[in-house]
Amino acid sequence: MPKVQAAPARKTRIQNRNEQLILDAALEVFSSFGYRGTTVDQIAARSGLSKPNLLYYFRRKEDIYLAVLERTLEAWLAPLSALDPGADPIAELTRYISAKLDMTFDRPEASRLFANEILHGAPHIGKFLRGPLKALVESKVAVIRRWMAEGRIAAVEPVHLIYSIWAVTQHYADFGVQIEAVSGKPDRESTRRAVLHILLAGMRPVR
Amino acid sequence: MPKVQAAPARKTRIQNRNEQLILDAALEVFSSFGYRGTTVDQIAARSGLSKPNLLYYFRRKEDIYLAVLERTLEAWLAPLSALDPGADPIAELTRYISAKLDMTFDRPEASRLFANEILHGAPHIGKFLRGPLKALVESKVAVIRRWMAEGRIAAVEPVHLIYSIWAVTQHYADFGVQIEAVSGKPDRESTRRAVLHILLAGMRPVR
DNA sequence: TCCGTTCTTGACCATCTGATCAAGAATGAA
DNA sequence: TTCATTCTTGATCAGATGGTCAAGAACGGA
Repeated sequence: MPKVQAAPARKTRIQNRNEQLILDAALEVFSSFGYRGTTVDQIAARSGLSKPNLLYYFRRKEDIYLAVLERTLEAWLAPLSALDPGADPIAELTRYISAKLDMTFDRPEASRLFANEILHGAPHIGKFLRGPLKALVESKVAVIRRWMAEGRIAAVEPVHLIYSIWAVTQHYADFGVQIEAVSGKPDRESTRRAVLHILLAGMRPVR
Repeated sequence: MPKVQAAPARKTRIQNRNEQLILDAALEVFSSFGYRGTTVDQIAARSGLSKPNLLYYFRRKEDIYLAVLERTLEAWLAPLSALDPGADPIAELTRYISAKLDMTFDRPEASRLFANEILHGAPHIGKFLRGPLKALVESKVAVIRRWMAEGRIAAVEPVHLIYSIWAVTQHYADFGVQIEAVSGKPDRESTRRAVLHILLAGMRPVR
């Protein structure tokens, strides 16, 4: 006899635990090998579940991928959302760059996951880029432009400033293998000092 | 009856033409889909050859990939090799950044090919990174350090300056899809102006 | 304890993909 | 023209991989 109530959608303890396991494993594997380079078996092995069991929770490989992307997106954008128009521009940019760099050092897999997705044409998050991300960037561009108009920081096309910040900070995760090969594992604080100087020294207002 | 002379290794006209076709097609496809995401059929179709014919020239998929990587490496490093210790530091860095940016705009596929390779752990060029690239960077770091010691540019850890330049310039190719989605196709000269300002304004010597 | 629901798995399947091979076609030096 | 070498291809294969299924095990509210 069918239930009268609609599908409860409440999640079992087991469900929660296993979905966690799967998504954690999936982030690890997808960020290392990319979407095509990752096999469902790999994710299953890493998560400790059997393949059919894994596919009981996520019916298709693509569903796992999308879930991982979505779960990571929010955290990834948080620092930019937090840019405060009221605060001191240089201090605020310093805070933003610093937070982004910490993110890179603490969650390099997340960075690589996005890098790979975008590198291959953003087939799964194109809509997100043209929608929410574009809107967020535009609002922050307006903030920066106002700072510039008030003469509080040097005048540069704001989008390029944002792209440069993204580029430099994420580089330490995305190209980490290269960096390690060339100059060894970078020290976080030395990196922070150098990156902040390079990106911001030119932003101080010209008196 | 076997030839007395050793394998001549001289290349036929047809050989040259077809290897060109294959490598051009392969760069296109590999840079779009990555190593694992690319199928031999795709390369064959794009180059206009049949799959068995393609495999007559390169016996394994990996051989094609390696050939493309190798062919692209040299051009990719040329600008850095050209850093002239004798010239004016700021002018020289300007020239380098500008050349790197042109490379990014003119050959984005090359940039994406490397980005993908490194993102996935540089399984094919690890030796190159730890050898020739490391050596080249170290020699240029020495040049920049001298400039700093002479007070001709601001003092920042030179490797980080180099990484920042790589990051920002290559970003316009590797993350091109994202940039286009957020702020439209970037104009080369506006980009050049902004990037040069952001990266170099802080490098001017403090009087 | 009972029993419907949720969870787990071994076996299996269809498709994709890298690679091979034998046989025929084109090429070009003598 | 001759013929050894180079080039081309249809047919085919083996292994990898995403996904299914039926049947049994574990769970948990009543």
